[in-house]
Amino acid sequence: MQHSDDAAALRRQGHRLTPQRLMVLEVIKSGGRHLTADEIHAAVVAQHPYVNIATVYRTVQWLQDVGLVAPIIVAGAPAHYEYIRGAEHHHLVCQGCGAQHEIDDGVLDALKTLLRERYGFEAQLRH
Amino acid sequence: MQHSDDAAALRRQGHRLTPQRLMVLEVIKSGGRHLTADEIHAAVVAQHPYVNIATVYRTVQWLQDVGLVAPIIVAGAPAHYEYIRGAEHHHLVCQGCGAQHEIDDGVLDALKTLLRERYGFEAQLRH
DNA sequence: CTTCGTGCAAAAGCTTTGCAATGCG
DNA sequence: CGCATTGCAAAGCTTTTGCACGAAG
Repeated sequence: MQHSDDAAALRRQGHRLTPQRLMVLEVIKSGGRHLTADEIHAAVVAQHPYVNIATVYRTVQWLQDVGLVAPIIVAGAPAHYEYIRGAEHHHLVCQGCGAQHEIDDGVLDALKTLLRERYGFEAQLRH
Repeated sequence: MQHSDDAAALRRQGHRLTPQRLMVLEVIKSGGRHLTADEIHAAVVAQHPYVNIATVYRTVQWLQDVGLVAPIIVAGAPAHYEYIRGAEHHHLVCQGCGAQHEIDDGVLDALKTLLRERYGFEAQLRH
């Protein structure tokens, strides 16, 4: 079970594991899509009597710091968060309906190489 | 003078040209860098006694609608706006200091082609 | 036991909106 | 003159922060 793996790894690294942290992580992992802080909050509250929205924000920040979650920033929308399953990937976002489609990162390799050679930039393409 | 060209084209298209609109456009065009709504507001106020920040927001929205200006959205920062001089282009943003570097869009052509062939998406890469 | 995380409430920051007054075409 | 645009002020929405309490290791 991947959940416990993450938890075990975090504990080994000296992080404190609270029920709130575990629930937020669980919701992001099993959400099946990218959730906003508010959606994560709603999902967690549905199971657990109360978890504060501020805690959700602090927790997703922490999850980013430990490398388990990545934020997705698009114009005109609140931040969305996604669990990083090993490989990073990017999305195509339909400007009409907002639908998203994941793409294979191999597609971007050529671009990264070109940017490195031409501009000396090591591209950190994140979305 | 490109300024009057834009103005003439807009008038021809039936848009109303107010001093506020012209000043906002002028500031964005001559800014030499990408400005936030607040910076645009400050620059306009410096010349003209008073222009409201709400008007700046409404005007940059309008400039986007008429295709003269593009917004630049990056995580953790307010929106920046830039004048579109014919060709679109993209930027490399240093994650350390925030410095930006424009790149030739030809670099992205290969990517666009690949996305179109593989996923049937017509990429609208904007930043 | 000590330190870090949480809940609560308030504030901050950016952007949008309602409404009456103004001014462009 | 008629209608779009503006100024003003207030609200909206997401996100952050201070502080005292509570829980993890």
